[in-house]
Amino acid sequence: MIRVRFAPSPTGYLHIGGARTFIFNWLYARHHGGAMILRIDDTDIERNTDESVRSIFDGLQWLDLDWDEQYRQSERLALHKTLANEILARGFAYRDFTPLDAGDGAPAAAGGWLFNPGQREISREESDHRAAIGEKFVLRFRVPRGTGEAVTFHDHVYGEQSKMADDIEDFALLRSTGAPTYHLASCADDVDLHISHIIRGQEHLTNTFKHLLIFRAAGLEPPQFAHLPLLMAPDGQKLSKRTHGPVVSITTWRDGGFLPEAYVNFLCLLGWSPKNDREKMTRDELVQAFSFEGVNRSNAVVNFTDTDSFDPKAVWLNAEYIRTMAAAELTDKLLPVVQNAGHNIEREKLAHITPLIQERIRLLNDVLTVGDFFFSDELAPYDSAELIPKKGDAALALRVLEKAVETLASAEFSHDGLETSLRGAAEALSIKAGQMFEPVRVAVCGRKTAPPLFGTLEVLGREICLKRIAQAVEKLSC
RNA sequence: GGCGCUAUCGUCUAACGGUUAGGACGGAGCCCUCUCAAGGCUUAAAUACGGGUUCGAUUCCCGUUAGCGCUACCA
Repeated sequence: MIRVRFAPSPTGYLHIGGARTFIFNWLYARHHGGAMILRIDDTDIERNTDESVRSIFDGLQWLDLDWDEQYRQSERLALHKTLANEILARGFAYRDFTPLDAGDGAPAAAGGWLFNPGQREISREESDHRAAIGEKFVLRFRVPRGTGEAVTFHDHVYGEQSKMADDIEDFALLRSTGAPTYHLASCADDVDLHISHIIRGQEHLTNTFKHLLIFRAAGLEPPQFAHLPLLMAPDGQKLSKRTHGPVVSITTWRDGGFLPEAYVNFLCLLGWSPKNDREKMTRDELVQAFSFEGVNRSNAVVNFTDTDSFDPKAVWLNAEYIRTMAAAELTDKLLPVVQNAGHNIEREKLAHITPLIQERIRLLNDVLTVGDFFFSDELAPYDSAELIPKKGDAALALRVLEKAVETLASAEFSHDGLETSLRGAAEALSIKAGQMFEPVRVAVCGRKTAPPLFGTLEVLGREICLKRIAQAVEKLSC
């Protein structure tokens, strides 16, 4: 039975890298009909926040990702303690009584700290005694030294891995507060929850050797491992909220108007490939195609800039999804965006607008800029020079608009009816159709680039069109 | 510093010893066209460097360089 888990520590918002780790675990679980487990690794009491836990749930909910079991590490402290005692009893751990602040920072700088001097040698009796009288200590793993042995494992992505035990420091298992460290808690829970495959970020690749030592000391069968390449910023640095801003938080992408399906699709393409040049894939296709074989080994960069905070490929993919989705479904997605922007609009009306903008928006939020003139009665101020068509002057613009008023007053307000009338009007004025359409478009939309004219006029309706053209005529006259 | 991992167009990636090094995004150009999109076509753009192994290296080995990760009583 395949059992995988996503184990975020709730010390910050759900970020893009975490989301991708969840997705890869989820894909693997669903592909094999296994179980997806969500475990909140909240052993760092100092830095945990409820806000962070909420953001993890919010994010996963937005992405429409589900899981089968859920745990909180802080509720499983007894289990961790038991494992620590077991390891101590077997002689694979020892108490380190070095005061917390002693030599703080110095050892690491000296070039490879492995353990605090003298602590490994304290006898069991003395150790037990000092602990019994309440002296503070940190429980450390007694890494085998001088034996020349290597710790090895097979990683499903990175292949055979090996590290000399002599290069591994005596990492902590229990803090002086008695609280378990990440390494201990994670291993204890992974075994207890029968996790079959640990799929996580590559930053844990070297930690794996420590984990293997823990499993071995406790006489436990370790899970399988698959490490994922990291997500980087365009500057080559690891993505961090501090230096790269809101892009690292997935709520930013949500609020920016991404579709969850498109976003998940995009994330899957970062560090993984189906190897057949497919890019746009449904969730089922992704589940079907996913395997460790397709996972890359080098880090992937999420390409954003100061001016453009979203990866162009993600935007393109999102546009692709928007273009191909059913208009009714898109209307449902667009409605809250428009309403939240403060526009009073009926779904019914928006449904008529959707087809006009569907292939012109890349993000849901684009509806606000692309379709603005549909939403408010008054047009945003524009330069009257915009009304003047190519190879024409103000006089021509005026003639066109006056003719348009006359034409639209009686035209049949349908796409075809409008096209016939306006083309006829152009002919009557002996001008090119484009010269006729351009002033009308600007008068009605307030700018030169807009959705197709006839459909736009039709949706706007005769009354508003005539009113706006009249206003344009007025602008030109003075 | 020590240890580990990685290295193909600007970016995401394909090519598991033999290809004119492929695709996608983005860029440029052309076509279509009522503007903008969408769509179609074309185009520029990469195997980090140096040694091996081999008839033949993007691919295997070694070194260099660079980047990333770990090196906490964070995870």
